Amino acid sequence: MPAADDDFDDAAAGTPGTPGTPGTPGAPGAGSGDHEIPYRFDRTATAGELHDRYGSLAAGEETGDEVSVAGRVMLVRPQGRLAFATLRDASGQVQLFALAAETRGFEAFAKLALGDWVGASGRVVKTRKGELSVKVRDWVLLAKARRGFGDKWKGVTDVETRYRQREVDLWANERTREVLTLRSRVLSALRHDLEGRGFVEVETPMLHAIPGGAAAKPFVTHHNALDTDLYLRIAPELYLKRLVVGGFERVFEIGRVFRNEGLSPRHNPEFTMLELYQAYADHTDLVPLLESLVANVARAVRGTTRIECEGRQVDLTPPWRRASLAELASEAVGRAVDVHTEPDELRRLVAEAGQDPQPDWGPGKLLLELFEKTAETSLWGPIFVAGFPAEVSPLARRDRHDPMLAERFEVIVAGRELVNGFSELNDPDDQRRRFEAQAAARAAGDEEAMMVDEEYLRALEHGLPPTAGLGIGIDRLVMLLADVANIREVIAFPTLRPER
RNA sequence: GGGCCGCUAGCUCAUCGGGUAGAGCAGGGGACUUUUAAUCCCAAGGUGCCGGGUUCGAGCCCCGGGCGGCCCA
Repeated sequence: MPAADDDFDDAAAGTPGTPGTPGTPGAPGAGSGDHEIPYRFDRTATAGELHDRYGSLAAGEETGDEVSVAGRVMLVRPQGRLAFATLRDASGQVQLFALAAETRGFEAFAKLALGDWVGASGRVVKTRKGELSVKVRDWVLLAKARRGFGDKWKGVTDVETRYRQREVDLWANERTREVLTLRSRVLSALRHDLEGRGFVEVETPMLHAIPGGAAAKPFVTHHNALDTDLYLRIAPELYLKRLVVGGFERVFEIGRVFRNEGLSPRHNPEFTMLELYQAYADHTDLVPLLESLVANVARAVRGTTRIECEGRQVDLTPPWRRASLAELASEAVGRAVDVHTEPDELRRLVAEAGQDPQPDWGPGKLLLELFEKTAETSLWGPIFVAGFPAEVSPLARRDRHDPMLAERFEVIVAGRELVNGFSELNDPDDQRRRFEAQAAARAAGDEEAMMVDEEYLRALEHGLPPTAGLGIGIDRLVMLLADVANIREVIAFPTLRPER
């Protein structure tokens, strides 16, 4: 959308056309060749409104009610001295019914092409066959479709075309619009719910001097005036906790994060995260909060907490199952293991599970790998998996009973990791040690390990109260609620290799 | 990064033991006064993803590359 003052500049320069008079020719000599296309159109009804208001008309019944509708021509059925067209707008479809004797510019109307945009006005009628229609008296072309869109019956099914030319996919496949609309409703429901709980929505930087808050490879960019490399954020976490240090007791952010990793049906390099932080709370407070948040969203967009995903039931009705990572791993390997198991033994089990254990992996990393390679793949959820090792949770507070563990959980729903939550590490000294361990791993070749963030450490030294925080993958949540298997289906313009 | 699969008209798809391609829809022209993917007639539409190779001849076989999908890492 252009800035508002650009609009005024255009108007001052003498924009042709008069608002409110469809079909008014533009100023001659403009040279644009589009002088017959009006600059605006006064619509008085949408297709959906017409069906609501006039759906009960009897076949053949004609009203005297005059309406103006606008939309895209999806089908045309010329019939000699009369013609029918199916018009689609954002609310649905309605038929246009034109007669040579009554419709101005009938010849041209009968030659409308699929995809053309038109505005039409006339009386609301129902045809003999019972189809609700606008009996067209006047109409105007609002845009010509110069490129054909897909097969009128099969639409466009080529996935590459669907993702690269989403505008084509949207008119050809109604489902695409439904999914993207559902995404909007999910975001709206989440905001509504969180605001009702006293959370304040904030925005934090996307350009980071040090990428933090997650284990991921960042995208690098460069700021010319500062002559400094900056990273697209991999998580908003550290900034959000700094806001808590500053006194925001309940904050959340919904925004894009960027991770420089491969593409898959579950990964897009840019995706949307919801992160929230609540002061004076620990990870146990997040459990009912999350259950209720997700259940409420499901009710808002699906009307129920029992949904189907990939042909299987997913019951989001709280409470959800809770289990510890160690017990799930133990169950999977058939013997008791936890972070205190002999590292050599863990190493052997990891290798047995088909993963090559690296020499610098401690017991925590080994246990996590063991879990991921054995138990995790068979979990369907929803389930809280708690008891993550502190070694692999550098921003989470240590478990109050076992310093080898962190007070952290992940939630798996429909077989996918959906949520990560924990009691926040607020001891600046411990945080520094954790950062240093990360930096060491980084130096040893782990590109996803964190860097020491002095700014963040300084913030912690100002005092972060006990705080709990969680992050929800919004794209995956939408996938769950829309029941689609590919993350690209819930992103309007997914990342693809550029055409060449 | 590896494996498998796909790429033919604007769209959806065919064709064949290697003999330079066909349909429906869309688009163009025409007929038609209540259609519902309207119907009927006519004409047009292709560097078969790109580049090499084998062959008398390649959309098809071989090699390399591109883009996409799925699986694995």
